[in-house]
Amino acid sequence: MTVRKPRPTEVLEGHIGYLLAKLGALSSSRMDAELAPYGINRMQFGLLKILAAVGPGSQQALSGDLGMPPSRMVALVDDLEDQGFVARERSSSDRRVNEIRLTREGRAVLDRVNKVAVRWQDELLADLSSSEQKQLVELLRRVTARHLGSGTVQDHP
Amino acid sequence: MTVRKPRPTEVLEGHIGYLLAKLGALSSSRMDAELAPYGINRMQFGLLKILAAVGPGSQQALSGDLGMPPSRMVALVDDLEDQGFVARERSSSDRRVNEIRLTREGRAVLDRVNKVAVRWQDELLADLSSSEQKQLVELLRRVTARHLGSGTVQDHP
DNA sequence: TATTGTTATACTCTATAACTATA
DNA sequence: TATAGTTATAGAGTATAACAATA
Repeated sequence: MTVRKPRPTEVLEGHIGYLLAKLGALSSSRMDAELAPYGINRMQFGLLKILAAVGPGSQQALSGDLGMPPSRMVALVDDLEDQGFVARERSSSDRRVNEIRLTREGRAVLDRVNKVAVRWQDELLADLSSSEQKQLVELLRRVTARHLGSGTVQDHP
Repeated sequence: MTVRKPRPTEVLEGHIGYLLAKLGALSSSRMDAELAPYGINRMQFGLLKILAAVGPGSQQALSGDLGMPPSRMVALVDDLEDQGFVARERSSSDRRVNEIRLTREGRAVLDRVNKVAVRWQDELLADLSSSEQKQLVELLRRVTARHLGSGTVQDHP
């Protein structure tokens, strides 16, 4: 039998929390790097996706959805607006609220970055067979459903 | 057929990166909360585990293993030393290096927090059968091996 | 001159809490 | 008085780079 010198971190990989944190951090930084050329980060990507899926909404509603304080939304939306990806419109029924809606440019960039996200996901899971990929997503979904399903949505790094 | 109003974040859950980041962040903050009563955080937990697995080492070596700059190790080890979990000893062969070794107290606390970690992992995966849990760990390990196996180990949040 | 550990500095990110304008 | 959005402030966490001791 051969004896090999284990990497010291190998002892940590028995903890699924360690694996999740590592892979989550890797995926997050990689996504940000992939999205940067399009002018957005992953939080803004999520914002655009939600707008596309459920239609226009107030900043309050969006900040609730994304689990971030309203104050943090300001710069996020400012930046998207500057690039023409979303439009702020004062609601006519209640002029305190800003209705945020996706613009045509926003939808176009979303189409493009969706492809980028899928490509990165494919690369991340490249060593798994198609059915294994489905298994993994399904298992993660079930774990997520239990722990994040109905509770508060906290920030994801 | 019934129509239901989806949670807005549901549209994000198709991205495995989103799931990994969410679960990673959840697990990290939970681990920190569980470890706090024992006086350590998850990075120090990892440090103790490595020391227990591969024996004493210099701060340089440990900082390399954990993927953090040497400057960050100082406070981490200071705190562990203050609590008596590790001991710093100037190496006799090269007096620049600090040999860090686990103390008896350190080993005792490690035994205790290892149980805490296992308990939290069990809770995290409570909705999966035993074989599904094994599957999930195995799949995550394979993904990790490809992307973190030989490259630089970056900080995990 | 190069390396280990340490300290100092500066920067990024974030939540919290005022503040304004509308209601 | 209460709420949506905004701005200001302060705190945590971090990397980077300067520094001292030793090789």
